[in-house]
Amino acid sequence: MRKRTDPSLLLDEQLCFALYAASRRMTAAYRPLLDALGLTYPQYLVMLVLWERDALTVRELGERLQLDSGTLTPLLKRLEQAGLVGRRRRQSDEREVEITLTQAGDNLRERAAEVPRCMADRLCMSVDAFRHLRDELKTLASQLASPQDPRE
Amino acid sequence: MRKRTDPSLLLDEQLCFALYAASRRMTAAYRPLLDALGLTYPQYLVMLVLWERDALTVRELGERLQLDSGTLTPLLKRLEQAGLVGRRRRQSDEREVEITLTQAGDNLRERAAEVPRCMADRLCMSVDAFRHLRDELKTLASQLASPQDPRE
DNA sequence: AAAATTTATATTGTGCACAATTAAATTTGA
DNA sequence: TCAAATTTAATTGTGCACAATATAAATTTT
Repeated sequence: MRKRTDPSLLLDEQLCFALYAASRRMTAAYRPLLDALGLTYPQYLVMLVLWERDALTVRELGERLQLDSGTLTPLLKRLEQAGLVGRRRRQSDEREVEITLTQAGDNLRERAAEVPRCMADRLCMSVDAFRHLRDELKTLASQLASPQDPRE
Repeated sequence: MRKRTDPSLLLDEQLCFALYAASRRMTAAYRPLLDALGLTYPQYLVMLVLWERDALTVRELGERLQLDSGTLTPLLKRLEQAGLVGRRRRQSDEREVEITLTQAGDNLRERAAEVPRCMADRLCMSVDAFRHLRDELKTLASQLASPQDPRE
């Protein structure tokens, strides 16, 4: 029984730690770029979704980003305070809160356009390698969706 | 100027989001397994490091996991409360706090041995695919280390 | 050796994540 | 039709992450 050398519990062998460490480094790499826009990384993701399609509900944003209202509600209130989005109940269904870009929120897209360019420079990856890794991660994420969870 | 269809700002094109989403799903997949051990995911990582090599300082744990004292100090206090580790200043250098496994912390390793097995079943990946993705993520993380940062 | 600097940890404050609960609006179905 | 079930957000509470600062111990400089 050589417990100490059981490789399955070694940190450097873990896929989960490589993923966790890479994800935090990625967020850290975005930080200076997003600071310049006055956004945090999760706020940037919300803005990406809204730039793609405006006037989504909290639920729709949550489905897209896989985040619940416990995370989104305070985040969206901060974006509202920053003047980037508006929040109002839909008259068609008062349970739903519709999030819309303000003019400032819409304008920010142009300044944000440089963010992916800066990151591409930073990564020094071929377009193929980039896509391949991204798609491997998407596959991994769907593999990890809990069976009884209808998220996908 | 077709702003709306600029692909560089589409959420589904982003490597960063694929990474962020996969990392959160991975943590979520560990949660039920770690709940059974009374650990959170970051606490599990700390235990992995200590099972590999006991009696590390907070700084050494932080270097291994890339976490600072603001994260580790309260986490380690919770592990201490749970009876899994001890914390004491080193007599050789009173600035350093040495973290050691208690008997309970050491014993937990045997129960933790099933965690990687369960996750391997869940992932349904070949050993080669697993290693390849893990090593790609390690390469990505080093690529993202800030130039002036001596972390690697 | 005293002063300045460096190092190690802790503390404070902000912002996620996520589980659990609550409250209100809507839908369903007996 | 109206009570029960469902849906949508918000709230509460815990535990990370991480920046900034504080504090104390050790080391280096003068």
